Amino acid sequence: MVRTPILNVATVRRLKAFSWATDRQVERLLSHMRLQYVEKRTVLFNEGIPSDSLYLLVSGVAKLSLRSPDDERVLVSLVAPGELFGITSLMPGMHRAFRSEAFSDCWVGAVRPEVFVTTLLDCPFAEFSAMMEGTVGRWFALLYRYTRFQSSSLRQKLALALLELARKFGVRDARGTLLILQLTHEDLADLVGASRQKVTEHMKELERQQVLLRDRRKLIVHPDRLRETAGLPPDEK
Amino acid sequence: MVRTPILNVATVRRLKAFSWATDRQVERLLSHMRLQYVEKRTVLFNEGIPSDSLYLLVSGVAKLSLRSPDDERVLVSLVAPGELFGITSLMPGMHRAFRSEAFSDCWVGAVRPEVFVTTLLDCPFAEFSAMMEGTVGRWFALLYRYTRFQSSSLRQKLALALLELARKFGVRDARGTLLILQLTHEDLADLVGASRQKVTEHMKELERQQVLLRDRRKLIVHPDRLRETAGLPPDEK
DNA sequence: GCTTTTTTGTCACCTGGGTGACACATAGGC
DNA sequence: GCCTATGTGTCACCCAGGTGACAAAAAAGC
Repeated sequence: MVRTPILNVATVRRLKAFSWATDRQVERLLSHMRLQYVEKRTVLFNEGIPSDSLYLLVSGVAKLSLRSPDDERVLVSLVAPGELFGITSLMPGMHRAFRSEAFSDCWVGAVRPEVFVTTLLDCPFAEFSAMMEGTVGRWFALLYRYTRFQSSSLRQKLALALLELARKFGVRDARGTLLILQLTHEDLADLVGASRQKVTEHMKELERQQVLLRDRRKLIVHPDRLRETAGLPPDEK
Repeated sequence: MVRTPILNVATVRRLKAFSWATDRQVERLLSHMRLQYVEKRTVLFNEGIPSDSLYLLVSGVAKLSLRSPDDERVLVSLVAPGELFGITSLMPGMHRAFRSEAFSDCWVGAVRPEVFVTTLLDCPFAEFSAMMEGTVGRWFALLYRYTRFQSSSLRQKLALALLELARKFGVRDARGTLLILQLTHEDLADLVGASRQKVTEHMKELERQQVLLRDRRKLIVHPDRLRETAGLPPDEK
């Protein structure tokens, strides 16, 4: 039998994530925290599901991972005791970006993100979370792209990068989504970390496959087909 | 001569980043915003310098980039009009992670992060920013690693990954930093996106070069030498 | 318009790292 | 302690993508 760890105010306040909080705040937070034991290899949450809890790793090691297009697992990060994880729950309507599972036997504390924010910061959750989206949302999107890059071919990386550009700089057009941006193959190469020559080759090929087309130096892309070549699931919107 | 754009409350509230704010808040924020014109190719801030302003891209396109070990530029992201950037300023004592320069001629608005937070969220900046560090700090560290990965050899990626592990799971030891974690080469391979075999080869090589050593299945690393093989500047602490 | 510079397209060739295969070492399970 | 499963070390071989080089096409100066 495993003994439940003691989670008292003094212990928690020693953690970097809470060092600035008052005793009262930590106390209140702990009273709302559900402590659970998670056995090695058990999945705590899967990527894609709604994100409604914030977790504190009390002991053990947790693992964040991702399923790549060719069905391999990318290990994104290992979580150390004292760290908060499941952070997508702080942004409105976000789904889990990674799968989380116990890398070793763990004790994990779960709180509702609203409780976490209102207890520690004393400001409405909705506003805090909208603010997060407007600021660190960018980091998150980048992290998303870069973790996918990890196990992708150059063609897939290009598709991923073009999708991001389409989201930011695209305007709808009879023929697809027009990128209002003059990008050279060199720029794209820098963006995906490849050589200019290979980018040229792959762009030609993507044109041949009607995934995109060019009108002078403007690109018109077809997001659905890009998602397909990037190995992403079809857009569910 | 370039005409100064009109930045009124209605315009700003149309931006996603501010859609949830009240007129009063936006008005107050704008009164504290210094608007500036930035010519194409001009550097707004460089990586490594203290982070004391938050920026709003009003028009044009900005570019975030990074200098890799072998002195190449990695294009991390392009910023679209209406987006906030320079987000490290929201975390305490952070330095710029990326260089930002104008990709085309831009109009940029700058605010002090304290003003931004207190105006929109009405909570003390110090607490907000400590909270950011404890939560999204993880994302940021990951993004940092992944962007460096972009232009690194397998050896460098391994060094980078081991450094991160040392920071999280390392304890000082007479011979270096001991990782209190049983990691197989397979785990490391998943972490850096490589094959198990090559990881074995490089780990042997790193042992031979005295960058790390093994005691049974525990790793003892030498952070300074790891930084060196990763192509990072020496630790300035 | 004509000239200069920047971008694109396409080679041939090289190399880092993936793959499969297999021997050996180590560590749990019982 | 023995047996099985899991991890490590090392091959030989292959391929995606890097490099250098150069011609053709587009843009930008003027």
